[in-house]
Amino acid sequence: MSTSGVPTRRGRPGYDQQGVLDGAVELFNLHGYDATTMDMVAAHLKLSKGALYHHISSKEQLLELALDRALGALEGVLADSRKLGDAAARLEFLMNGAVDVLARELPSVTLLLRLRGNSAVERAALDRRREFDARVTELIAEAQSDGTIRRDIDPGAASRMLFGMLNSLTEWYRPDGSGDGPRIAADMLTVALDGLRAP
Amino acid sequence: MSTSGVPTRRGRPGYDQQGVLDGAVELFNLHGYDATTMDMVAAHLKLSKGALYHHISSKEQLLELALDRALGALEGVLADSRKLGDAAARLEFLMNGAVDVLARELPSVTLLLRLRGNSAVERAALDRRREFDARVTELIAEAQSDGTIRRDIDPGAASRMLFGMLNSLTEWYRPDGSGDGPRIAADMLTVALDGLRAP
DNA sequence: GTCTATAAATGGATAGAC
DNA sequence: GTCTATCCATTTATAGAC
Repeated sequence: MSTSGVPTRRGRPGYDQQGVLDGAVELFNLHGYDATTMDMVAAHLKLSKGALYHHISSKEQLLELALDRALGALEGVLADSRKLGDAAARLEFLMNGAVDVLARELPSVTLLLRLRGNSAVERAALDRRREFDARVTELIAEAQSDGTIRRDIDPGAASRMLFGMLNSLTEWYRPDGSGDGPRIAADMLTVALDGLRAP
Repeated sequence: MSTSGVPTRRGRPGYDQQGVLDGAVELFNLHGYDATTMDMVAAHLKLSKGALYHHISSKEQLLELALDRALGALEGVLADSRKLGDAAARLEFLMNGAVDVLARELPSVTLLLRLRGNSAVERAALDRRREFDARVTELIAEAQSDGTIRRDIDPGAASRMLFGMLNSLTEWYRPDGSGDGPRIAADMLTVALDGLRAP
């Protein structure tokens, strides 16, 4: 099954739902969800509005599908991190995994990070995100007990600063095929752990 | 002249423009600019829409006024930083000043950081913001030459990571009168410069 | 699976009375 | 300075033909 937006069923023209979703999310991130109209989405896909609504049931369904994708990926990394031993290893795995998800699922995560809670769908996604944040804070507190993370910063504040930096990726990182993703991920972890000051 | 939203002209009821602006920006940040209707703004101020338009000429003017306030404050800190001597001192002043502006002008800066460039007003503000970012990157490059800031990170990336962390304040810091602002500012500079790792 | 046409509701903004 | 009433463009979504 294709997730690239290019239809795969042999001989059949037109979009599948994933292709419609990818095009819509691209526009949502370009102009913001609220400022993007279904006319714009249809034009972007070179479809009429009637044809667009053949693939999806509502504008909000597009948002819901994208948010579930982003949250599923982040929660997956969190679940995988639980398999590791000490807090330091779990935190490092989580930081790496989060940057990886941000880069790989940039469109859907970008959408997630801009939510304001204007509908039931948005509020449900924000709840799931808060749950994720709470788990990260717990992990940081544990790593502080271990002596891995500095103890002079409140774990909640540390978690927000860490993900404030990581999440800013959605505002400036644009994959360009140059393969610089791993380098930027490594740089972010360096700065998050050791700071900007010259050693 | 009051900037608190509470009218000051003796005996005269009703709002001045600043009061209307403050109420509107509060709603813009709560729901997003595009998702906020002028009906909502009027209801929030306990005014009719007709009365609301007596104080301002358009929804976009409210946005423009708020963005100018945010950008003016940030550009002011940048201008003041130029009075200092070496790059290290100027960068430290700028980091402190930026956190201070973020906290003091939280509503208008929050609005600025969420822009998507959907209109001429938004694009002009984004241009001013890019100019600010370019100056920060220059300053970081200079501090790298001085040996103050680590040289193994690209100055543009370092600038984005730094302000990614600082700007995240708009997503979680809520002044509560407890006077914890200076503490949080100091913590952010500690983490930005020396990292989260236990010393 | 796509199209045109249109329904139904909402949005920004204005008119004119008080 | 505020109100009610209204205009007109836009928006989400559906109907029904091909």
